[in-house]
Amino acid sequence: MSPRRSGRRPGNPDTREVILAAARTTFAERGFDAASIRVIAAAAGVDPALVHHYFGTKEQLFRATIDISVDPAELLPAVLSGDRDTVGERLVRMFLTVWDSPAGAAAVALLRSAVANEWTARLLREFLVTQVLRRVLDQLAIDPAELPLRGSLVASQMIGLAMMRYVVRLEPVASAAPEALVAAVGPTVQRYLTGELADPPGGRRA
Amino acid sequence: MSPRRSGRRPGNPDTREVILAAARTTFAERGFDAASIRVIAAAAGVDPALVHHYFGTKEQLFRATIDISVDPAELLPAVLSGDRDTVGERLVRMFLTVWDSPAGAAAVALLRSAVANEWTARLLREFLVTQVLRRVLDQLAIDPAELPLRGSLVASQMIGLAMMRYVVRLEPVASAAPEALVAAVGPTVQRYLTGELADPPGGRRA
DNA sequence: GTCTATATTCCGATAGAC
DNA sequence: GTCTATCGGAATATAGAC
Repeated sequence: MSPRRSGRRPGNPDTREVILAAARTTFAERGFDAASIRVIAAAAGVDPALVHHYFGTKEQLFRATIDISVDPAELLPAVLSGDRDTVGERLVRMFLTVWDSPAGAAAVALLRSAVANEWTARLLREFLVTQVLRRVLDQLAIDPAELPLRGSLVASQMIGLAMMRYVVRLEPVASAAPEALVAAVGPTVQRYLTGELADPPGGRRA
Repeated sequence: MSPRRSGRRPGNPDTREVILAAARTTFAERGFDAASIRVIAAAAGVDPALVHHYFGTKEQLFRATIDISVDPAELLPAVLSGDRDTVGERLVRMFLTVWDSPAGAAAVALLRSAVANEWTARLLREFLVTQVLRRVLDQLAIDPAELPLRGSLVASQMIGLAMMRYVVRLEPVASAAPEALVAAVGPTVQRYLTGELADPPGGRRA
């Protein structure tokens, strides 16, 4: 008669999803500080108190928002298995695929927030280091002494690309076809990962 | 900008300078939104009302803060005159010199603010396009059709470097010696400016 | 020139009615 | 489950006393 789930979760799942979606887009557009519970509630068409009812504090709501984020452990193996000389292109391609997808809104939210907010910056730093860079570099048999530098160089190009495409929206990078960016930026990442750091791969000075 | 005006400027120039310096560091540390007039006033050791007295609204104070920023028209000729094959390294070197200097605080303030704030993002966009990228590319005789893409690719790497070094503070880029970054990132910028965008300069595929 | 006092607005969060 | 009402605080900005 009443096909209830065991241990029913609080609240109407529909409303909860609506709030979460509104939070995701609002955080992505304005960052953690500028996005207010009230605006999120208005975007979801519910009362601000209801947001607290479902998610607790604003910080808890933010963590729930970025939690759906993609798991690098799932995606990276496909990037790392394959020709070592084109891993840069595959990494950029995966990066753009994720960020251009709906799930990318969570990443944009995190990036936007990391700038004005120390604890979100730490979140981003730890995500980059422990979830992405370490996995990538471990698989590529890099000289351990060079590993941190190579990792943060890759991060600088990737985050810069994300900044231009999703935050500052500088054209034509903001609207370029993913493959055009893969072709342009892939070799850069490739050099940061496996190339000579002091000289260009062509051996211009040699 | 123009220190000479016809009428006497209002206020004690000393106090004005102190407020401006406090505003610069506070904006650089926290971005436009998170930096409050009150903490700026506290850092300067004056009353919040005095800040308004000298600079008007918070937005006007911010503009005054970043106005002392370096003039690219002065610095870029030295970068552009010289061996065309090493202009990337010289550009990165100048970039780091400026951002590492006290004047760089204004740039950090603008970058931090551009993320959570639409009108500061426009400020940054316009500065990049009209003051830096256009000048650089005009001097290098680039195919006009490729100019916007090359420009925004350079911007993506530079802004990404600035994000890692000054905002997110990811090591070792955050503390690396400038010349190490010049050697590592210079070739990237060089390729974005004058190289083949689809293939690495070594002609890996050719 | 400098500061006190305050008007106004918005924030996150909670208590409790329905 | 949802919303009304509200508390306590911090923000920008202004008016005006000294």
